[in-house]
Amino acid sequence: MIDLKLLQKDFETLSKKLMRKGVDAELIVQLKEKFEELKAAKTNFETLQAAQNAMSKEFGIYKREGKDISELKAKVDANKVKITEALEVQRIKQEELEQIAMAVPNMPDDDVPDGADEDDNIEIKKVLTPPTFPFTPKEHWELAEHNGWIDFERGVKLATSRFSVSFGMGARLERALVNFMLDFNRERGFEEVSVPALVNRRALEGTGQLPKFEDDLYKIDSQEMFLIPTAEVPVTNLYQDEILTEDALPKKMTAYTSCFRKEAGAAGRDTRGMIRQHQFHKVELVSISKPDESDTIFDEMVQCASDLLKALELPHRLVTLCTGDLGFSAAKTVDLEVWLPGQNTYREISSVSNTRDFQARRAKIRFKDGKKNTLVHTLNGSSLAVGRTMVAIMENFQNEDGSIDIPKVLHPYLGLH
RNA sequence: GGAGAGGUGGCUGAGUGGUUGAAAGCGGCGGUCUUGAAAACCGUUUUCCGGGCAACCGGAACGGGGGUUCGAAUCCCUCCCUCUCCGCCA
Repeated sequence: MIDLKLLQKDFETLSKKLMRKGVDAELIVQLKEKFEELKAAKTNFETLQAAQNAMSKEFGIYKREGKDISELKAKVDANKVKITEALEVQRIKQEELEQIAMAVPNMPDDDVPDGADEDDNIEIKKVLTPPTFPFTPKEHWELAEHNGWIDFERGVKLATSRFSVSFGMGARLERALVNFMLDFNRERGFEEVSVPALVNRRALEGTGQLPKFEDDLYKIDSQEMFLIPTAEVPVTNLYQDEILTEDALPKKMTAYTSCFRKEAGAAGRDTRGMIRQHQFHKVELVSISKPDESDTIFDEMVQCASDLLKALELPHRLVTLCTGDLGFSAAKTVDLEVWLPGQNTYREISSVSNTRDFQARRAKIRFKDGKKNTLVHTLNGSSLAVGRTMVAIMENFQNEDGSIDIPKVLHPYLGLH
């Protein structure tokens, strides 16, 4: 959630920043008004309540001393009617404010480029040169089926479209990748954690998926539980409602989970192959830091994901997302796009975001900053999406006969020499 | 799934419907003492919101929500969670 106090302190700056992210100017004004209405309602209620508390204390004294209480009781009763009304007004204002505030996205950092969509993203740099082939490189689904690594039809049989099954070397490579990535991240100082794949509503509100994006999530109706769309949700929320000590920061964690997405708005896009699946595996990085450290840690996380791709010998590029492509919770995002020879293009394989205190405010994650409590900064990034890494390996390491070489760093994980 | 017990501050653990935001102990922090440390002693130690430059003032919070009452940690309802026993089970 954005800092509502900024509405009063510096409305101009705040609204300018939010409008860069496409938030309606009118909505921001409305938010400010609601916030002020709530404060007024609160003051009103608290004044009445203070009077009530004072009178109640008197009441106790009267009773002890055996005085006549009928007059006092009449006063107190009258005040109580007002309190009930004031409380109701406050409750409604609170609800209205929350409804708006929880649906307002984070403010982009000042250095995030303006833009409408992914076409306006700005390339930072390319890493490794895309390979050239003396033949026309195939797309991954063809290679996957040719080698018997992935079975798309049987995935559909078991579940529905956009589910797949890995067999043999395909399945083994997947597992090898997960292990390799976790080991790699651990060596970079990220502690491995293993977390639930189902979370409650509160957790998803904390990281920003709810209330706005419920349609994108798989929900277990009987229990009000949701399948996680990314490990970012359970890992970031590990410290929900906590006040961490300063020396416990930064927390740098890595987790492997399955991720589940309805891909509600993606009909017709990437329908073939395993670029866009309802269930996919991902190794995630999550950091919780003091505000002044988050930029450094952000760079570390981007570097970690890029180095991982480099170790896998996968050509890629780093891209700064423009305001229009930035996610709901992110103040800044760098995407890593891997080269896919079959598609002759770069495709997203990792996304690293700094949400600053946006998620921390929602999830109430703070640290003891000397005497006072300060919101932490939270960051997350994929490192990497396993399915898309498989795709990249298949397409970049393919031979003319359709066979696929295995990146050297994975050999130990597969018992190859 | 069945039966029972219970949820109070960083932890352990008291709590009679009325100055109880909450005894006591532990821990933490500050101090006295000490060459230093320990021990002992003294003091201090929850969080959120609103107002104020500040000292401070007001409100809220004893698992969540609701109710009874002038007044609820304390009584009632409901939901959630934890523990013990039984059953089932990777």
